[in-house]
Amino acid sequence: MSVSRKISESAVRRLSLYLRILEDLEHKGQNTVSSEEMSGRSATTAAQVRKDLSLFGSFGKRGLGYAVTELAERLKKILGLDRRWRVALVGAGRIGSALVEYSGFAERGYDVVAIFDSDASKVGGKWGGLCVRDISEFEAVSNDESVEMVILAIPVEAVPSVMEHVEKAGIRGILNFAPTKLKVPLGVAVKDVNMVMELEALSFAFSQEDGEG
Amino acid sequence: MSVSRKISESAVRRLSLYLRILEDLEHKGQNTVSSEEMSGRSATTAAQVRKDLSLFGSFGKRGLGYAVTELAERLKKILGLDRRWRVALVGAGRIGSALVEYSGFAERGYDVVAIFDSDASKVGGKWGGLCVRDISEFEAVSNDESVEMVILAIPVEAVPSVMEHVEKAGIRGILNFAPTKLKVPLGVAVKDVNMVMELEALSFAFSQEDGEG
DNA sequence: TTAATATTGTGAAGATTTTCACAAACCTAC
DNA sequence: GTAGGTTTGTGAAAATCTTCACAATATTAA
Repeated sequence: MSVSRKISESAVRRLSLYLRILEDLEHKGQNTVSSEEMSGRSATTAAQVRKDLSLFGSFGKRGLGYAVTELAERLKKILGLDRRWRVALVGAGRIGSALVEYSGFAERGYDVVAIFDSDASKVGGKWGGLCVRDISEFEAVSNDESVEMVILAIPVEAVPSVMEHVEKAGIRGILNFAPTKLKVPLGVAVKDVNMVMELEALSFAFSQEDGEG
Repeated sequence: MSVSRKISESAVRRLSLYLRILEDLEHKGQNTVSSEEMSGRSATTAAQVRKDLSLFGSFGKRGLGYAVTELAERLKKILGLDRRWRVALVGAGRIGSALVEYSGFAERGYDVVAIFDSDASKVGGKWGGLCVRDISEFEAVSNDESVEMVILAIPVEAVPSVMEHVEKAGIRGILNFAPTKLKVPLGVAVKDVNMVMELEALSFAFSQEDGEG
């Protein structure tokens, strides 16, 4: 069942989406679903859905479709959601605030177990039951708390010094909200979230339309 | 100078990144830059940088590289950042709060000119100098204010009713934070921002590593 | 049992994106 | 002005991703 092929980023993205769709169907009490129906609810084709799933095995029944609950379980396992993850938030600012209060993370198995900041006025404060720690304590605390991933919600200037701590602690996954490309050692996965970039893609789309005949 | 070819999403993403790099270089007083240096600061190759730029014209000088300021200007124009955009925020919750206070949008030319919510307890409140309006006023207000894009920071349940207003108002660009695929008429551009999905990509990466030899 | 219908899984074809590699163009030094 | 060193711009090749199309398999009906 181990996968040797490299799975593309867009395929993983679609798997996440399929899981969301399946959970919705499950909620509505639907037992089976076809690739056709799944494609209707995502923005893909039925063939794409089948191809994506077939990368990991053969989960459906010909003539019938996929068992909703079973496929959801499989996808959860594939996406590493059959367990909980221990996450640290670095940066107790506005974005951090929104994130730590957001129930979606916990629902999906991501538990924020520590919060860090370098601003002395924030350190010591309580946030959602957690005490904001000074970033200098990162290695010690993240070790104690078995932190596996980090959410980086800090300004660009703070990135180098924070990343030193993160590297030293051996963190291997980073969700980066700072609008800069992180330099990380091999084996560390980074996902960038950049809302300005998304807006730029929108205005690009507009500008193209307007510019053309 | 008009572009007839379709530009891929990843190419647009990279253009945004190049612009950020160029502005950083400009800030540091650097006058020219090679595709080699640009690739070092992004996560691409020099050939990719040149290819991306060549989609829109020929901006460099052989043997020398690109003029930092000039290329930045060109990219701004390509990305539709040579003007300001009028944006409405729908959903005065936590994410909306973080966004409306975030200076990055205004810096890039995106002005939040109206805020909407359906929660009566929020309507009438002041947010960053703007009065939170009831969503039922969307069409009227967004028309008055010449709103061009919408940031959707609302729960999934609220999507259908809100989208009715957005469609009727003729909005053609949506930055969607709701974890669901929007159904929009042809010609409306949507960008999804889904932080849970990004985390899932991280845990997927981990699980793959662990699962393999 | 057989026929009719539905839907998967997947090679092969097609499309798109990325990388390669090199001629063309530019700069500097002498 | 010519030689030597850089770096772009871009066809062509390679790699990757998506769509097509259909055999294989399952269900239902009679």
